[in-house]
Amino acid sequence: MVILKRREREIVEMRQLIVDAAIKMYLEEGYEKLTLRSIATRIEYSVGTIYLYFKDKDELFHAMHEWGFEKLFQEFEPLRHVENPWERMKALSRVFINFAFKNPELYDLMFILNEPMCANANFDDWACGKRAFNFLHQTVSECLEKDLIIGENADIMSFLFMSSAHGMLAMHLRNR
Amino acid sequence: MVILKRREREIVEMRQLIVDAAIKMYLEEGYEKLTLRSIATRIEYSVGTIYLYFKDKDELFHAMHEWGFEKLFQEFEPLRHVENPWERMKALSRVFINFAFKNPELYDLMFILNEPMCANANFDDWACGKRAFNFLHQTVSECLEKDLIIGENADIMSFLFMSSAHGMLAMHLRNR
DNA sequence: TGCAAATAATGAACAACGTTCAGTATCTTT
DNA sequence: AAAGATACTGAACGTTGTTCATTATTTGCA
Repeated sequence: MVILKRREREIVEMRQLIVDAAIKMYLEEGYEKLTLRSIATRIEYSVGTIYLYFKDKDELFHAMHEWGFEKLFQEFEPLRHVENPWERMKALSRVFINFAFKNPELYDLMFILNEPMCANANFDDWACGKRAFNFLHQTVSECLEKDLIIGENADIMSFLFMSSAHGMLAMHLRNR
Repeated sequence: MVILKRREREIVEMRQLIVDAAIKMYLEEGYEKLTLRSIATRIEYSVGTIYLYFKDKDELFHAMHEWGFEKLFQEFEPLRHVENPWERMKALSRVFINFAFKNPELYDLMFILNEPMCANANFDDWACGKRAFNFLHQTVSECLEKDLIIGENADIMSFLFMSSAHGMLAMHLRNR
């Protein structure tokens, strides 16, 4: 039992080691330089080892995605304490936009890049971003309840907000 | 002189042949199946021949991009005759959204996919879309002039419109 | 028309990629 | 300490984009 727990922990740590290295290399040298071989070299393991912890490159990519959303969600955390939903909404926008500007490559990874992962449009792929989106959704809900914004319903309005924000950010990050 | 002209025409035709085949294959079988070899086989030439007409895969990708914008622009053409800028604006939106819904893969190619092309954020890459964007820009301008919409200036409003539209479409096409 | 010179097309070869797997090293259990 | 289980290795495979010596074709001139 204890042994099993230890091993489980080791697996988590090893996955994290790989993801951290991958993210770091992605941020440093860009997407095209990010090969399984280069990652393996970086962490001083062989190529095959990565396959012991990730089914394929897709899964690793997915884990990097999750890591990004984790980081974004962390930045949302302090906003929980903003009482006024409209103020929280504004703060949320600021945080989100700041996040994109401060970590453009990461934002790209999370919301734009789709090779090879999102190619097979996978609903689960968004599970990782759901927590962050839920936060937005709830804030929008509260705003609607208190008539601070006008709109059909929270689903649509959250979607609209997210779309516009992403649209502008995507355009900006691509210099368009 | 005449000979030269003929050759130039042949080059254009050959490029078009390659681009057409590439687009067709992309729409039929998706991005990942689109290899230079498969294209070469399709048009019954050898791999090397493609390199006589395109510097590399990037350049071919770029040409496919241009083709897509050409097609979008063609759909805008009839709207030129709509006098009322606000009506034209609405029509333009409809056409644009319809275009995205009718040709989701093509839209993806034009506005979302960035491998390997847009990776190196290239201003020229947008030259091809400029005509289409200019049409939007002018319509927005006219709307502003006649106070049909409220906003700072045409640049910003066009950008805003484009961003929101793209944002929603991108989110929708990715099932988010 | 016939024949060099120029040009177009070929496809084997290369390096790099993701992926696999038989073999080796390491750790666990008895 | 031995045997069985587990973790790791790295050569090898199939594909990819790309190159280039070689071959086929076309062109311009005698």
